[in-house]
Amino acid sequence: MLDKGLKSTRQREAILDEFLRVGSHISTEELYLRLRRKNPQIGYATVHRTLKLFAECGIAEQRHFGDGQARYEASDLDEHHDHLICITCGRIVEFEDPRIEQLQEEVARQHGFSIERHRLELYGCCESCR
Amino acid sequence: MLDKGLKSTRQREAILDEFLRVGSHISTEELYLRLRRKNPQIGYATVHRTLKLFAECGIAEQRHFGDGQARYEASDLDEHHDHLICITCGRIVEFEDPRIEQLQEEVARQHGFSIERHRLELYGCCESCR
DNA sequence: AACTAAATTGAAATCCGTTTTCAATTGGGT
DNA sequence: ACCCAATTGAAAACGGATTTCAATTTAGTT
Repeated sequence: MLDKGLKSTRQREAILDEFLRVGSHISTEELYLRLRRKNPQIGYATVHRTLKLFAECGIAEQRHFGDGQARYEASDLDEHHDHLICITCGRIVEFEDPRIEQLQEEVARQHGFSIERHRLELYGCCESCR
Repeated sequence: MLDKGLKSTRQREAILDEFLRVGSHISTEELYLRLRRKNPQIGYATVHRTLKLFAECGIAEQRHFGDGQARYEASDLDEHHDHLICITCGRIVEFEDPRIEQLQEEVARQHGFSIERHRLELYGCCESCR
């Protein structure tokens, strides 16, 4: 079992394995299709539930980039990052800028908010698409 | 007609009217229910289509705050703004910070991106919820 | 005012990703 | 080997967004 009351199953091994191999920003559908190649017996519901499970365990994080489907990425325990998304080819680049983070804190404080989490996404055109 | 080939109808008048009255961050469902009180004949599909139309015309902007449904706000032609969202009471506060915007440009440039638009949302707890 | 073509409407159907149901299977402690 | 709770997967349900299509309405024309 992974941690608490969770059983280790063939499916979970395979899903974790493939998820870590692919890396990031994968949708449930995509991961499901990939897994199917080698594990034709695996069900969509299981992939879906397992990804949610990963998110709850802190192994993965769920994201939404506006195309209507959830995407998951391996969570980078200490590092936080934001995203640059190319609206032409769909490429997703991660970045991190402490100066922006600090300004966010400042703005929140000014409005009496304490920040729990945030989302910053820059949509535009990448170099090779211009 | 509003602009280009668009006809002026009772429904559109009513929808625009109520939309502007409410102001911001309203979902299709909410607007539909409000409209129904005075205009029982109006259909959900029409509200949906009209809001999309407004978004295309630049009258409104569509947003997603992670609760699964689209929200619309009157677009503030010259001003851009971001959002602070209270995860406890759902209150939404708008803000704008040119320093953050500028840093975003800088980050994008470093990665060879040109920014088309962006999304910045700070999720946390507002003053009265603490 | 009547006529017409094209746009619009609304009820219902459909779409599509997500989530749940439930009977069958499986993991792992005894 | 046994048992019970967790897990699986096919199929159904769900929920918001979107489309369909016949009926209605708008706006330009006579």
